[in-house]
Amino acid sequence: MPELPEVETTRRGLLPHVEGQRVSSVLLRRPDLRWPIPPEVAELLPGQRIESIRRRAKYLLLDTHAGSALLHLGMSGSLRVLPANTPVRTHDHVDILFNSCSLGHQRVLRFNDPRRFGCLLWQPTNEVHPLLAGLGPEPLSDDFDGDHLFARSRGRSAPIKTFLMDQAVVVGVGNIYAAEALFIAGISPSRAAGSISRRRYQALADAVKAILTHAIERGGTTLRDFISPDGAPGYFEQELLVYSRGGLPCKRCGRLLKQALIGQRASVWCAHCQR
DNA sequence: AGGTAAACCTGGACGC
DNA sequence: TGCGTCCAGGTTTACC
Repeated sequence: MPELPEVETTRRGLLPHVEGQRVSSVLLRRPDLRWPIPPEVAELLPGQRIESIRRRAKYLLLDTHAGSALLHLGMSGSLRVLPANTPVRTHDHVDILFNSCSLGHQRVLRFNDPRRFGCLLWQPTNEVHPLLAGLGPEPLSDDFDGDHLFARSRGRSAPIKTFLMDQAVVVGVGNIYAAEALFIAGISPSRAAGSISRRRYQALADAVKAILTHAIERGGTTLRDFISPDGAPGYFEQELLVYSRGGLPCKRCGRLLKQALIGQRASVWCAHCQR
């Protein structure tokens, strides 16, 4: 589910319902997701006001004066704001309940994650969690450009697609958008990262920014709604040029798209349009 | 250090 | 209908 556009779409969807709300209690239906949920989450969060919701890479941070809840959606996680009495479904692992509004309606921020590759951790005020320490620049910031990719890629023999998905190089790019950006930039995903010219990296950085920006505008590839129980799909899926289209005709030249594993991830590309 | 593969989980799609 | 197999949008960990 979640690459940067999906996480950012989640953040924006949560914003009006969560920011400024005061936490009344935290309910952990299981003690861990990918890692144990630290005691601070249940001990410090209640009573705190959510001052802001930030995104760093594919992580979300719920900021309070006591510290920040740090969430990652993993492969299958989702967050929704619901009426507090909404029946629990399978894999609803965590509830963060808010104080009732003036009309007495109580809402809950509910974390569902079937595969439990996600996490809920704690970042004390004025500290940077170790998971965030080694991350590369945000792809939509001015710190990310072709020169950055060019400099970081020198001497590296790994496939460009693997390199682009390395969160220490640039954050937020996962398997879908790596495939899409490489298609747009006309670069073969298996080419060694260190063998690509500065000029082509400039095209790639531009493609990454364009595809992520566009996907955010369209609400991500899969998710959209955070208040109603039936999560409507994002509107980007139908616009994918190569991802999940192995064997189908290239939308640019009509030749059949190739598919193979690169760095253990399914990869699709056009051997004619991408070199 | 960098590269590669295994590991963590569940559910859905597919073939028999 | 049931069962086995494979696959999935991520990231850490171990090992070479």
